[in-house]
Amino acid sequence: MELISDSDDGDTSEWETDEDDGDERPPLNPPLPSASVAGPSQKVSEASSSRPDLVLHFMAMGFSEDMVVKAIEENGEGNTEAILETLLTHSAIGISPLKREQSPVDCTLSSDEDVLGDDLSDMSNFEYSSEDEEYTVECSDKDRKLSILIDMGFPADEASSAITRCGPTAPVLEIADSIHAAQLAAESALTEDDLFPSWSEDKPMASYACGSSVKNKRKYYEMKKMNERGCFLDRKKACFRQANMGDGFPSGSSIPKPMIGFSLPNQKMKPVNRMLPEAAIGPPYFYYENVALAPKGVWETISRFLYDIEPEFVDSKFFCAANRKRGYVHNLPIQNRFPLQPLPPRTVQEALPMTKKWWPTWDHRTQLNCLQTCIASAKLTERIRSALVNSEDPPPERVQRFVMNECKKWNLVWVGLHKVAPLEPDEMEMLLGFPRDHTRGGGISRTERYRSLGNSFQVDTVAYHLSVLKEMFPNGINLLSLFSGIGGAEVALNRLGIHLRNVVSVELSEINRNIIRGWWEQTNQTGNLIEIADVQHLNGDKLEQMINMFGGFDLVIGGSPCNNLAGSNRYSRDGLEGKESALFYDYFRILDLVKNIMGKSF
DNA sequence: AGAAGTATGAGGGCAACG
DNA sequence: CGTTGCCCTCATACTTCT
Repeated sequence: MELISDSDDGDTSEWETDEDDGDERPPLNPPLPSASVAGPSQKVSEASSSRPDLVLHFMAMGFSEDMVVKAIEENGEGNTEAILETLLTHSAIGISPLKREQSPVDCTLSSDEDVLGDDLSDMSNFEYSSEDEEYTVECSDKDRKLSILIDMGFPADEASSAITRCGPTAPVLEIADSIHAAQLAAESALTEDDLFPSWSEDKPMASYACGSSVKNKRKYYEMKKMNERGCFLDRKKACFRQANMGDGFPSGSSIPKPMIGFSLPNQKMKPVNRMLPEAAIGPPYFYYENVALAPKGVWETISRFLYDIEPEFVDSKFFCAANRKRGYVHNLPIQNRFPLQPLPPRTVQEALPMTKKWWPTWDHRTQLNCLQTCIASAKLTERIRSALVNSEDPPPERVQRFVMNECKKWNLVWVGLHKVAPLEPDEMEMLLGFPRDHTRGGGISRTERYRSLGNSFQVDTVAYHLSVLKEMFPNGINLLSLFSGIGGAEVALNRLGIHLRNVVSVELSEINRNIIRGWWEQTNQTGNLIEIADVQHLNGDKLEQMINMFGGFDLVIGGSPCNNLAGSNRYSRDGLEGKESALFYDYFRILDLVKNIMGKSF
């Protein structure tokens, strides 16, 4: 709710100019009073008092009120697909693109004269105790074998398929042989399709050109028209339509398993030679993130909007001790990546050594599940304790099942005899790759800490992908960070040693903005940090102003709200059109604006 | 009023079956 | 290829406490 609320939560809009790099200087025009001109979001909320939700739904997609009302009258309220079809058909005749609207600018700017902090000083926050005690934990046979094979240096994807090929009972050495054999056999024949069959089978790009079917003709027409006009609204509608028709990507597009992305650190994987569509190529580079297990069709839509780039699905369990299945769409190079040092521990027992002593032999977990925004109740941990106290030492099967189910569901760890507990916020910070106490203090409540951390990037994972920027931008980068949260992107870049010259950070939550600002000041940044509260207030004029000021953005990064995509949401898992998750379209809108502005003048 | 505590499954992937 | 069972999921709504 806070994500969408349009209150400007008391921004003291002021420019704090300061001496800095010298070449770039912020403009000194004072911000406009918030109430002077209505921004787009205000327009919608005004209408909400007099218009039903359905009308607003389509208005939010960019259709005019008149058109929407007419379309609903034609098709009836129940048939949203038909309504959309009508709107699209009518709009294909031609409507004016979205008007740029002047909106209030709520930003503060600061800089710091201190010398750029030594990266090592930041590293001191990442002392992982690496006690090399033997701790054998049993996990599922396949996982265990997979882990061994990965440690032996085999690519995870090949190892996984070899295990399947040889059967679950095959010894590891036999599986290793099988991988060798497969590698030899495929030496010259392995293609990208073999690695990611579900996303490349249908050749979506090629299908535009050969309009053999009616659908394809329509698609071709839309693509052509889109290219001619090249405006946001057209692309949005075209993408939406294609995704809904489900004929671009395979209907049952599945996520690659194991979820390893295009590469993992310290693994010799078959290099993926991806070809980016022309429209996808920067500048700027961009990087978009969201939950991998979104409702059906969501990633197809996201991919279509983001210039038909195939998402990179990665589970952060390959980077840290917790699962975090996420999809990333980006136009970064994927060769010569390197991981952050030191490498974080990959098991719970290493990451939280104090739990080792109390970990029962029948709890086979070596990693945690996804870190979320809420924790288990004290009542539950007490029920677990009570059940164990009243059982014999190895508890009966039934009790074990109960305890394990709850432990997995709530990510409980063992902190005493028969005692489980949820993770502490600082433990989550560590697992996610943030400096200790990153979210602590400054008036943030414990509940808010959990919420902010649960919504965050896993820093090591993102940093691995962003690492390619380091040698490309030895003098640092200008960053546009949308939905910044607690600054996962900023922290990742900083830990990579990539200088942040100018950072425009857009984040609605004042609490999170305070966290970023605190981190910024604490790490002795020498660049400029500009904070903007509402992404919907960021319009073309403002972007153009900033781009002219900075000389363009080098990276546009962000993970839009997942509220309506996440499986944990029992109430409003409405997909990309959901109240909060629809802000994805603002990510695209802004990215596309930046591309267009930079394309014109750079 | 804000923070903390608590209860609340559906949806979809996957593998093992027949 | 349909069925079944198992598993996991960047959360929300409501109540209680301070």
